[in-house]
Order: sequence, then C-alpha cells, then structure tokens
Amino acid sequence: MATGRTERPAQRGRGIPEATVARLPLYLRALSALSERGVPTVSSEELAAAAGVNSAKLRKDLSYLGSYGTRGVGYDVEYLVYQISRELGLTQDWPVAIIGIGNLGHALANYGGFASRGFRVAALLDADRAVTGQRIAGMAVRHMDDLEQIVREDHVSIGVITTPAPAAQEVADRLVAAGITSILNFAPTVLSVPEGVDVRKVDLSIELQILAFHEQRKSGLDPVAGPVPARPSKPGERGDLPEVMPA
Amino acid sequence: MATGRTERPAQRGRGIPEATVARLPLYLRALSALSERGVPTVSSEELAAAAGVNSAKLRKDLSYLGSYGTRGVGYDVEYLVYQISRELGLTQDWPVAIIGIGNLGHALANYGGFASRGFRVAALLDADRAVTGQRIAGMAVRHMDDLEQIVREDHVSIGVITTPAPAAQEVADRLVAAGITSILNFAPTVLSVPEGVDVRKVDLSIELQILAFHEQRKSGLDPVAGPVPARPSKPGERGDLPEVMPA
DNA sequence: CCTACTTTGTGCGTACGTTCACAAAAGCCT
DNA sequence: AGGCTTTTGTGAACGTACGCACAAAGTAGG
Ligand SMILES: NC(=O)c1ccc[n+]([C@@H]2O[C@H](COP(=O)([O-])OP(=O)(O)OC[C@H]3O[C@@H](n4cnc5c(N)ncnc54)[C@H](O)[C@@H]3O)[C@@H](O)[C@H]2O)c1
Ligand SMILES: NC(=O)c1ccc[n+]([C@@H]2O[C@H](COP(=O)([O-])OP(=O)(O)OC[C@H]3O[C@@H](n4cnc5c(N)ncnc54)[C@H](O)[C@@H]3O)[C@@H](O)[C@H]2O)c1
Repeated sequence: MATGRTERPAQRGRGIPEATVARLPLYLRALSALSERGVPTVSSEELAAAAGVNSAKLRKDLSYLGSYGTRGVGYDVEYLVYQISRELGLTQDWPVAIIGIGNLGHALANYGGFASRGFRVAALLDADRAVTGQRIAGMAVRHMDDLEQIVREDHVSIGVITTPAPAAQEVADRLVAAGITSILNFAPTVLSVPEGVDVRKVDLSIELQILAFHEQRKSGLDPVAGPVPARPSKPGERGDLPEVMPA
Repeated sequence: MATGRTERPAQRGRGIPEATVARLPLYLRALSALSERGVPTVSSEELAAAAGVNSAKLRKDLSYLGSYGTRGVGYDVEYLVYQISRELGLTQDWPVAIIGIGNLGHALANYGGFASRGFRVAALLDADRAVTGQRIAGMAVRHMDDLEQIVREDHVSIGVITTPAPAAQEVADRLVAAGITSILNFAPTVLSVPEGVDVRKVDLSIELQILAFHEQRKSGLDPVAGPVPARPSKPGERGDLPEVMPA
C-alpha cells in the first residue's frame, strides 16, 4: 500500500519502538497496582518482575520516554504512572463505538474495565432492528444508519468490530469513511484499510492454534498423521508421507 | 522462573520460528476459504494477499514445513491445508475448559467458531454456586471442585481463564496442578507458571492503549499535558513540564 | 525436444529486538 | 566529607525477522 521507499520505514513519529509501546500498558498496570498499595518508589528489578519482563528491557523501554528514574533509588511510582499515561495518550478521553451487539458485543458493552483508562463506550451499534433499541448497561443500541452522525457528534475515534466475519470488511469501510482511524477487530478476517488507519486484531482461534502447536510439541513427539490427501498428482511421485527435512 | 542458561533460547522443538507459527493459522484460514470455493491451486502471491502478508515471507514460512509447492504452478490448496493443519496439531482433538462463566465466559461458551478446528469445549467451570448447574449452549456449568476430575477424565489440555483478575493466578495454579500445560488468559494479569507451561494472553485494554498511542500521534501533535504530579522532590529541580527530549 | 514463461525456494543485506555488563549517578552511613 | 552501596541508563554483542532479488525447477506450447 505504499511505494516502499522513503516513507517511515520503522519507527513512527518520534522514536518509540513498537515493541516498547506494546509493553507500556503492562508497566502502567503494574504501577497502578503499586500506586494503590501506596508504594512510593519502585526499582526496575521489582517493576520488571511485576510486569513479567527482563529488567534491562524495562529500563531501556522507559529510557525512550525520558530519564525519569533516580539512580540508587528507582522510579517514583506516581510520576511514572503519569508519564506513561501521557505518552500513551491516556490523559485524554477516547470515545469508543462497538459495532455488532451479539454475544461478544454484549460482553464488551457490560465490561467495566473499558472505562478505567480513558476509554469511554460512546455508542453501541447494530444492523439488526431486533437488537437496536435494546438497552445494555444503561445505553441504547443504535442502528447502523446513525453511524456517521454518532461518529461526528461524539468524536468517536476508535471502532470495535464484533460483527460476524463476512460483515467486518464492510463495517470497517463505513467506519473509515465516517472518519475513524483506529479499529479493534474481533472478527476472524483480514481487514484492508487505507494508509493512516490502524487496525489491531484479537483472534481467539489463532491463539488456540498457537497453543495447540506447542502442546503437540510437548506431549506427542511429532505431528500426528491422519487421512492424508494425496499429493497433487505428479510424474515420478514417491510415497505420501513426506516427513524428512531435506538438508 | 528459570536459570536463564542453557534452556531453549529461541526456536523450540524442531525449527519453526515463533513468528511463523503465529502466521500459519492465518494462511490456514485463507486456504480454507479457497478450498470452500473449490479453488484447486494458489500462488504464493495470491495467498499472501489473502492473508495480508508479503509473498516472500509466506514462501519462507511455508518452506519451514517442507517443499510443498510446485514451481510454475503454486500450492495445491487441499494438500497445503492438510500440511498446515498437521503441523499445528489440528488433526487431533483438543478439549478445552473455560473457567469463569461470567459475561465473557458466556460469550465464549456460546461461540460456534470454537469447535471448528479441533477445539472442543469439554467443560465450563465456575466457583459460584449460583452459576454452576446452569446450562449454557447445552452444557452444564460444573463447580471448581470437579476441576481435577474433569481435566483427568476428559483429557483437557487447554484451559481458558475468564475469571476476574484477582482470581486468575489461583485458577492458573490449580489448572497447572491438575496437569494442564496450555493456558489462554483473558484476565488482565501477568500469570506466573512453571517452565513447560505455555500462557498466551488476550488483553483488550492493552490493544486499546496501543491504538490510543498511535491515534495521539496521528491527530494531536504530541502528548497532551494535564495535571502533572510534581517530580519527586530533588535538590536543584526545575519546572514541572518535562517535555523536551534531551539529546 | 527445445524454448519461453511462471513461480517456488532461499541467500543475503538490513532492520529490529533482546540481553549482558558496566560506568556514572545518586543516596546513605559513618 | 568521603567512601560504600544501590540502581539507573546505555554501549555493544547477539539473535531473530523481514523483504529483495534471483537461480533453479517446473509447466506449457510449438
Ligand atoms: N462470541 C465469542 O466468544 C467470540 C469469540 C471470538 C471471536 N468472535 C467473533 O466475534 C464476532 C461476533 O461474535 P458473536 O458471537 O458476538 O456473534 P453474534 O452473531 O452473536 O453477533 C453478531 C452481531 O452483529 C450484528 N451484525 C451483523 N451484521 C452487521 C452489520 N453489517 N453491521 C452491524 N452489525 C451487524 C448482528 O445483528 C449481531 O447482533 C464474530 O466475528 C466472531 O467470529 C466471537
Ligand atoms: N467482559 C468482557 O468483555 C471482558 C473483556 C476483556 C477482558 N475481560 C476480562 O475477563 C475476565 C472476566 O470478565 P467478565 O466480564 O466475564 O467478568 P464476570 O464477573 O462477569 O465473570 C467472572 C466469573 O468468574 C467466576 N469466578 C470468580 N472467581 C472464580 C474462581 N476463583 N474460580 C472460578 N470462577 C471464578 C465468577 O463467579 C463469575 O462467574 C475479567 O478478568 C475481565 O477483566 C472481560
């Protein structure tokens, strides 16, 4: 979707690596817990343990934000909470719209953890008139017809897609057309969106398959055979159990 | 949780990179769609487009499984479906237990996409006696007391944790003690488990925070200031708006 | 059988991410 | 005031991942 020349090859905006960005929320969560317990300062070693990462990695991650630690002491918990929140953009309000209020959309709508960090569920949307009008968690489900208006009036910037897979691309297109530039997709499909729009996916099925792969490695010895579909007919074909790894 | 010396530094088992394993389910999904449409063969270019990846990456990924393509033609769809399924361990049955049947557990229990690829919901479990005994998707919710027995008798190897965060570690410990070696965790906590147990997490809040970070980069110019907690009192302290990046 | 075309499989350069290890900085104790 | 301890911040080494580009391998057509 780009010429692949002098765009922004890796590091976006300033210079925080993507891998670091993905860990900042983890640190923030650990710090919030410490904050609630009234802990004033924390060392990189302790915080790293709480977040489940290597302490050198944590220090390097934090160093991208600035030099907020004190040698010999550690990091001031409150101050670091603020700095990470600010970097992640959590000091402002992010209205979220959930599209597709079925099983999963219901669960998300009822979920309290949403609101905790500046994410406010601004709208629930569905295409089915049997669903629209229902009230969930004190909020009326609106019809897709109102999408553009809602996005505009409520300044929605993040859309969460929980429709069936076949509808996801179409919904994404409408969200983008309405001006949304960040999408969290729960439907098991690859969404294609224009440059400048961020899509992240949550895919239960993929997670399970990755677990199954490792599980197979651990318990059994090697992939289990089954009814093998014949190799595409080729002249000079050998057996149909192609297991050896050619060096 | 390990000595950190001569364990298994990166590539597990044989030699499929973790990044590749994470993409195989994507290819499998695209291939399944092609298969249903009756497409007999597919080129790396087409399949890569369907999966949303670079074609060279796809070819390299597939090359780890063996040499299953035909030059000048492409890959036989059915055959590749089988080979990837086998490698991921999807030719065998993986009974799954869901622990914590609240909002999210309910949604997962009702979710059809679970069963599609060898993953069978073998049990629903909860600690609350007001929940146990209910029937969801034709299945009775069992009490946590029966956990060990269920894991043993139904050969459950994958546990899905959908309890509140404070209970997650305790539940994980029990799952591990019962013999489970793969956990999918939806609770926003870092789980610590012994070596040999795989944990993957699905964390809505983290995904949203990552989106917010990029959103802030796109729309606003730089992190937005707010009520700044004073820097930890230090001798020789300047103002309290630490924005500049020291070179 | 030979030529032209298509597409795989992979070597290689580059970018990115992780971890070790240590000097420099800061607090603390005597 | 000075030395000792703690802990940060980062240079450097290593390992993993990505994507280009191309030779090799195969098909198709005459
Ligand atoms: N339920 C789960 O636990 C679960 C788990 C993982 C993934 N998913 C995925 O999440 C998605 C939703 O799952 P679900 O179980 O909630 O499905 P569901 O069928 O219960 O709900 C889907 C909702 O989307 C609405 N919808 C359909 N087309 C629409 C459109 N074009 N615009 C707006 N709304 C539309 C439907 O009216 C319905 O209310 C699916 O893609 C599913 O694969 C679900
Ligand atoms: N609901 C969502 O959309 C959503 C989204 C993202 C993450 N989460 C996370 O998923 C988890 C579940 O969310 P929820 O909304 O379904 O919560 P919930 O409170 O509706 O359900 C939790 C269930 O777990 C059971 N439980 C509690 N302690 C238990 C224990 N020790 N053993 C077994 N069962 C126990 C409770 O009885 C209850 O039925 C939470 O950690 C939440 O943060 C939920």
